[in-house]
Amino acid sequence: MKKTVERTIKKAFFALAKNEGWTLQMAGGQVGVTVPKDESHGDFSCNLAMILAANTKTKPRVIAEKLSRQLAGNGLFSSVSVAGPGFINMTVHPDHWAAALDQIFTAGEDFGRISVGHGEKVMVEFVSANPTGPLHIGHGRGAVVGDTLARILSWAGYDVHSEYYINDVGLQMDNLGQSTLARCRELLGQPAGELPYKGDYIIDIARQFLEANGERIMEAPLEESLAKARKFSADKILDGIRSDLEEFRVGFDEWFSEATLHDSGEVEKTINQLQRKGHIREEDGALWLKTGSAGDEKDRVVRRANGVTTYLAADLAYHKSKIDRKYSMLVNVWGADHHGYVPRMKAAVSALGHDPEKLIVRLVQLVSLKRGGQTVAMSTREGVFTTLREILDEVGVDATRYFFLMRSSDSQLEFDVELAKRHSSDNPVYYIQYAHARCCNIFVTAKETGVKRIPFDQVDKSLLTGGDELRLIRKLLMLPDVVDACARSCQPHPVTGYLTEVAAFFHYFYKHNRVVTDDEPLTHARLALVEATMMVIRNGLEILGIDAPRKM
RNA sequence: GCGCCCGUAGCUCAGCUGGAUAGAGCAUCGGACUUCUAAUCCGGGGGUCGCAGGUUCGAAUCCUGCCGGGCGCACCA
Repeated sequence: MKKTVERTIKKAFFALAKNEGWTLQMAGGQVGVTVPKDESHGDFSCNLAMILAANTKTKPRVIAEKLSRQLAGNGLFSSVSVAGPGFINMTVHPDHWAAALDQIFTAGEDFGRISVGHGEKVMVEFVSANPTGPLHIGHGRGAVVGDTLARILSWAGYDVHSEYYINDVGLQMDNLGQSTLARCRELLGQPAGELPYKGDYIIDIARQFLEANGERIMEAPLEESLAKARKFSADKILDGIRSDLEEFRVGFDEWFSEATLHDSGEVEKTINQLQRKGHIREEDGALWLKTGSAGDEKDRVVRRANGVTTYLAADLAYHKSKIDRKYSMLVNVWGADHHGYVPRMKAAVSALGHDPEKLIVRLVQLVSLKRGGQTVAMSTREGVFTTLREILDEVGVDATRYFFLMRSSDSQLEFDVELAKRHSSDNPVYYIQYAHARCCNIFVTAKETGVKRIPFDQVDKSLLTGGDELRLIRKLLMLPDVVDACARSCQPHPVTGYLTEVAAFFHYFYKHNRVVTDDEPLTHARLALVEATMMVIRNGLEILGIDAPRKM
C-alpha cells in the first residue's frame, strides 16, 4: 500500500512539475512517505512540500495545497489535507484497504517476501565459536541474531548461505588437548599438571577419551597423545555445539573448518597472492599485512619470524574463499568484544580486491541474566557463565529466541529469566502466540457452527469498516515494509515489536467484535480478516524461528 | 591516552538515513469473565530524551565538547 501511495504522489508531482518548474532532485530525489504516529493525521503523510519549499524558495503550505488538490482527485484517498508547517496527510479509502487484504491471500505463506535483494549472493557467518567449551548465552544471542538475519535476508530476496567457521587450529586447541590429558591423569589418580580450561565438561570428555583409547594412551609420547586428545575433545565439543544449535533451531548450510585452509595450502597461497600485489611488507623477519593505510590502527602480522602464520592469515584465506565462492555481500555476526577487529578485516577484504563496504559486521552486545531481582553479568574469565543449554532447558526455545531478538543487537541485553518463563500475557512471546491460537480457534468455532468457507473474491470486504478492523488491516499490510527495514539495517529486532503490535490490534478487535454471528456476509468478511491475521503472525514467527501454535 | 557501543518513564528498552502532542513491555493503581480460550481487554499515574553549545522552518534523531557506564586497543584466537 505504501508503494501505491508513493506512486500516486509521484504521479501528482510530475503532473504539476512541468508548470511549476520542479524536479525530483529538488525534492531530494524521492517522495518520503511515512506512517504518522498520530492516527488523526491520516494513514500516510508526506513532507515533500517542505523539502521542495527549501529548494524553490516558496512557502511550503502553498506547494502543499497545490499537491493536495492534485492528489484529492485520485480515487485512492478518502481525504487529503494540509497540516502543520506543510505536511500532506492522506487517508486511504476504506474499500482500498479492505481490498488490499487480497495481497495477503494471494501471497499466502510468502506474504512478506520482497525482492530488494535481487538474488544477490550473501554469506552470513555467525557463532564461529572455538570448539573449546559449550556455548554460553552470549553465543546464543549471536546464534539467533545470525540465524534470523539469514532468514530475513532470504525473505528480502537475497540468495543466502549461512556458515559456521570452526577455529580448530592453534594454541586454543593445544590448550584443550592439554586440559583433557590433565583430567585423564586426575582420573587415574596421577598429578594432573597444567589445566588451561577448568570447566567440568572436560572431565566427561576425559572419561570418554580413556574409554575410547584405553589407559595406555597416557603412556604414549606426548606428541601422539596430545594430538589424539586435541582431536577427540574438539570433536566431542563440536558435537555438543551442533546439537545445542539444532535444538535452538539455528541451522547452517555449511560448517567450515579452519584446518582445511591450512591443509590445502590456501593460507600460504593467500599470503603469496597478497605479497605479489604489494599488500604485504617484511619487518623483523615477520610478514605484515598493510592494514594501517586502510583504516586500521597499524599493520598486522600474518606470518611470524618463526614461520608460523597468525589467526589473521587464516581469516584472510577464509574470506578469500568466500569471495572466490562468488558471495558479494559478506555478513559477519561477531561478539561486541571483537569490535577492534573490524577495521582490520575491512582492510583485509579490501586488499583481497573486494569492496569493503560489502563486508557488513553486525556486532552483538553482551547478555546479562536477571533472576530474582539480581542481574548477573556474563564473564567467561570469572567462570560465571550460563550455558545456552541451561537456558534452553529452563526457558524453552520460543521464549529464548524471542528474548534474544527483541532488542537491538547494539544494546546490551538484560535477559529476565522469570519473565521469559512466565506463561501469561506478561510474556510477549505468548502474547503473540496466543493471538495466533485465537485466530485458529475462531475457525474451529466457525466450522462447528456450520459456517461454510467461501473464496476470498466472493467476500464482501467493504463490510470491514470498523476503526479497529481498518487499524488491524493497515498493520497487517506492513509486514513487507518491516522485512525491508530489517534487511536494510541487518537488524532483526523490529520484527518482534511489529508482531506485538499486530497481536495487540488483533486482541483488541477480537474483544470488541464477534466474528461468528448470524450475519453471514459480515461473518465471512471478518473470517477473512482473521485468516489474514493468522497468516501474518505465522509468517512473522517463521522469520523469527518461533512456533505458531494452533492451540494453547 | 585512542577507538567502538550505550545513556529516553521506577526497571528493561524501542524510536536515531531530522518531522507534527516522545512510545512499548514489566512494575504500580483502578475497572471488565452466563457471549468465538481472561495466556485477554479497558483506563490512570509516571519524562528537563545524560549536560552544554551548534546546524534549520523543525533535533531524542545530525555536528562539536564535556559527564557517566560497558567493551576493546597482541607476532591470542
